[in-house]
Amino acid sequence: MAREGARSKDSAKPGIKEVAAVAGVSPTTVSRVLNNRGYISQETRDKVHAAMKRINYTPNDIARAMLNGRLNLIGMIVPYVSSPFHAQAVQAVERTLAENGFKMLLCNSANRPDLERSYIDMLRRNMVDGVIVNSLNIGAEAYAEMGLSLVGIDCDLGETSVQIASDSYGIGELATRRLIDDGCSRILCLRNNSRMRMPANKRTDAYHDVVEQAGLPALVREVEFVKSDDEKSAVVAKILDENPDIDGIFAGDDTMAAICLNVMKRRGLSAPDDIKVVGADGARRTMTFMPDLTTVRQDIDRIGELAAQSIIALVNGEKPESNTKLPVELIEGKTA
Amino acid sequence: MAREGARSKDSAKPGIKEVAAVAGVSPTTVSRVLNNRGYISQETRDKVHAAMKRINYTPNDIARAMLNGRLNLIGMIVPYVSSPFHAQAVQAVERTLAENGFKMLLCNSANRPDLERSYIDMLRRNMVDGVIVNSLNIGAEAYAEMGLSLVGIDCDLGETSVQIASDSYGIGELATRRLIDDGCSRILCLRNNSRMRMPANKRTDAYHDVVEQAGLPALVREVEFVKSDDEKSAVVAKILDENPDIDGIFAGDDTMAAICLNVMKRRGLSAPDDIKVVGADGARRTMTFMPDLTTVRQDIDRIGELAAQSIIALVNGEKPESNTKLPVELIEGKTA
DNA sequence: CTGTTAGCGCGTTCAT
DNA sequence: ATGAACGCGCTAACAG
Repeated sequence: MAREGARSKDSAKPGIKEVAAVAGVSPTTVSRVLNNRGYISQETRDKVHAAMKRINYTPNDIARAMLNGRLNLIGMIVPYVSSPFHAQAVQAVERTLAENGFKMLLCNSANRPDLERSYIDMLRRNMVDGVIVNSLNIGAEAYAEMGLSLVGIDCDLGETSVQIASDSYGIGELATRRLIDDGCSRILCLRNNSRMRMPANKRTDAYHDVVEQAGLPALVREVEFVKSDDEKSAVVAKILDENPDIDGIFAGDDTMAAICLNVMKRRGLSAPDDIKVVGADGARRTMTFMPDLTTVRQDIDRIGELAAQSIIALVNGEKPESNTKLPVELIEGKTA
Repeated sequence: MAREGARSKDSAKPGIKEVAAVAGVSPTTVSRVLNNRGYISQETRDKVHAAMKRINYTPNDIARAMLNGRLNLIGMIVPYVSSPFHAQAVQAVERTLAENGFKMLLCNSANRPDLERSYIDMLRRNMVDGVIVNSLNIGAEAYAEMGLSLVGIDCDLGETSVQIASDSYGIGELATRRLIDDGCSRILCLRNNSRMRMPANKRTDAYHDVVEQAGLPALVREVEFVKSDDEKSAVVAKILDENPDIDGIFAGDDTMAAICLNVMKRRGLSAPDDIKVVGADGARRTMTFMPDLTTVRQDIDRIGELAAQSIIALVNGEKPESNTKLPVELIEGKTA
């Protein structure tokens, strides 16, 4: 279709063949030098290395992958990298992958099932060796069918996959208890609207259990993760209007906590005096911007690191721990 | 080396060949159906499509790339995706690339020259068609030598590359003027320690010009971008100790602004009463967490979108605008 | 120690 | 309208 696909004359990237020609040996010998396979005389080795430098040769991982079926490439699917949790997780994953000679294809699904499906297709076409999923808006079977190594961060991708997550129940438990200990009697729990079986949903389960044990009424509302800040604010404002007796909020995550605090401020309400607010996640950047936020922190770096190590192990045919739950920690701020 | 590289028996991913066998045609015909090339009878076309579905065939972009020399893959290098500016930029780039059938290989350089070099090597080996650079810690020649399409976000990568940036001088100008208009007479300017020729340095140039025009003394200090929040805080604390007369701070970016505000609060100083603070960047998440921050906003989404469009144009042999400067906007908050 | 042959999955001639 | 042969860059067999 496009004419420019063809490499111009001799400006094409040199290959093993050109190196061989310059060095006066066969392509196979060059390959051997490249991979340190078999016996090669030091003399030949030097000639080849010199030739590679002379013509500025770079090996082609793509061609290699066609032979051995492995590209050392991992796909990672998140809803939005710009969300603090995902940004930090992606960074940790990429760093760990790179340290082990792997590369990352990044996908922002925007929590849209259609995009997620097309990303799955894209990843298959590009021979990724495994996928790390942090955004599940379709059936897990869609991933299982890929026949690839799978790691879910806060997602259950099925029997053969590895799952990495924080102690989600603990998050909801710590946050809710903190509010109750603080004297709250009408606690709002905000959760996103995912219908998928994600461990994160346990935050809400814990909330239910804890308020029930305390003999308090449950008040759970959903906020769509995909909406804009303004839309989320409107939802929160409406909830506060309809429930003027709310004196505590478990916001579900720190971004929602910030939005709640913003809505409150606009109506002259402050935390912790009028309403106490507890978030969740505690990403590094979030804490820089909101050092006073009371929240439950996840070890996001560790999550990313483990996810990367797990996918590498799976790709290598090893059997990593299949269901890791990381401890969480209540961070005392000034909003509760 | 590894035995598991070999595909097991027939569980291997089906290729064009298997499809051909099932459909009872030649591989060439399957290829034609796949690419809508030449004339094919509707009957054959249907048979092929049926066969593809039957054996769950997925085309191999990698093999294709070896033929036409194009993988539609773009590398993107940032210091840290977890930084708000970069997170938002990466997200915008990826979204735009995906909409045009391109994929992104993400690289976190941590501003380390050695990592940046190894990423360059990695990208070459993986046949990327172009690179978007948002982290320049080595000579631009290292990129030019790749012989690939290049787009620099706030980086000058040389003659043949495209450069996308905000009006950096305008950022420094708006911020500094805002502080002077507010009555500040001893304004601190924080900048990162990059020695590279980045447009972002013009923020400091503008600061110099504006304070000079106002007959005020200049006070510029460097803070290493790679340091931890605690280390940055210590640096800021030291600067404040040594210059107790500071009444205004142009923080360079919003993260530094947040750190300054945190240090101030710890010493009982508040903005804008004691010291006025103006940041820069105005990433979406930052504004959610710090809605009261006075800052100069860049259109980060637009930057990412333009960067993606430009690299695609370059890869396609077109000539996009080579040096785009995007307007910036002062956001009135309550810290100045 | 080194070269030759074959082929990974695919698209593109050139025939038929 | 369809098929056979060749090659992309590289490596695993199998000679020598």
